[in-house]
Amino acid sequence: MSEIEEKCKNKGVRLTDQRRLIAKVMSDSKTTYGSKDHPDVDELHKRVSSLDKNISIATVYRTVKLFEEAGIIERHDFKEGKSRYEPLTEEHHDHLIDINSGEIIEFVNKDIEELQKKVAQKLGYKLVDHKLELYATKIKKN
Amino acid sequence: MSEIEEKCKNKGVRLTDQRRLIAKVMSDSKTTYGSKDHPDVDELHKRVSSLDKNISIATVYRTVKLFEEAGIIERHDFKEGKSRYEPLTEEHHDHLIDINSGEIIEFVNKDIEELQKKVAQKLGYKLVDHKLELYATKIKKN
DNA sequence: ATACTTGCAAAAGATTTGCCGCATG
DNA sequence: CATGCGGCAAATCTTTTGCAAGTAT
Repeated sequence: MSEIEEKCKNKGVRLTDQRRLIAKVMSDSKTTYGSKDHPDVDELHKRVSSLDKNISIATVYRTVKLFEEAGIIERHDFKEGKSRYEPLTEEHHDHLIDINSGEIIEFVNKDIEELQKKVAQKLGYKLVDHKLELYATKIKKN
Repeated sequence: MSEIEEKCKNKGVRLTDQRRLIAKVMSDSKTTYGSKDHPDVDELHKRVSSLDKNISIATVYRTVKLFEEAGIIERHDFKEGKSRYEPLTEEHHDHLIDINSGEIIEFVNKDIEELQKKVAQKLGYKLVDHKLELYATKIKKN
């Protein structure tokens, strides 16, 4: 059983063949399909279709939304016009995007998190969510 | 002449009545319409229409894209499905978005900027650009 | 004059939804 | 068995574009 299917069970998310498949493909996006890519709905549909040709893209949309609302996967809106998804991890992380290769590197920085909370507070707000993306170029060594 | 119209002239961007009007409305979005809002195309079209009923929304889309590519205004893709714009300013700033009202508050925090640079460096990258958005709810005072 | 602009409506691309038969718990 | 789910196509929403006519330099 895939990691995400497990989470569905724990959270009482009803399972179907389609959802199980999407769960599997999402789970595998951590390991099987390169170093944790962040597939969009179209890509997910392609991958799922290779396992079962009868799954509608509407179902992928509905499922991905369902999983997201259940706190099982995470949506990202990078500047591409369409959303990309990744399995939700224990520890929150942000993304550094290599503007030359498009590669995405995940990182964690508690100090920044802390400062964000303080900034919001100072403005009279309670921080609910945030998005931090670093666009950068690789430093060639030597 | 509006601030943005001025910039168009300096950059050799061809001007028309429509563009002048859109330039004016964008320029005014810094002061006239509340504490610097970040209007989307629909809102811009409404404001422009109140001055000239014959301006098509397609023109607003085209103009806003033109201004952006000329480095005169800045586009933001917050989590709302549509882009919002603001005049490009000297000093970089980030945004806090009130997830209830949609209101946007700008802030500057040098410490966070500094940490971002360090994070990138540690990963072997040179920071070129970044995006930081805080999504928050107003703290009710009582 | 000539290349650029505009308005309109149609097209496009991503995502959502109504309907209805079907599967799940 | 009742409720929820999935497939399909149509609908939405934002943004883009082809075309013919008008405009800026």
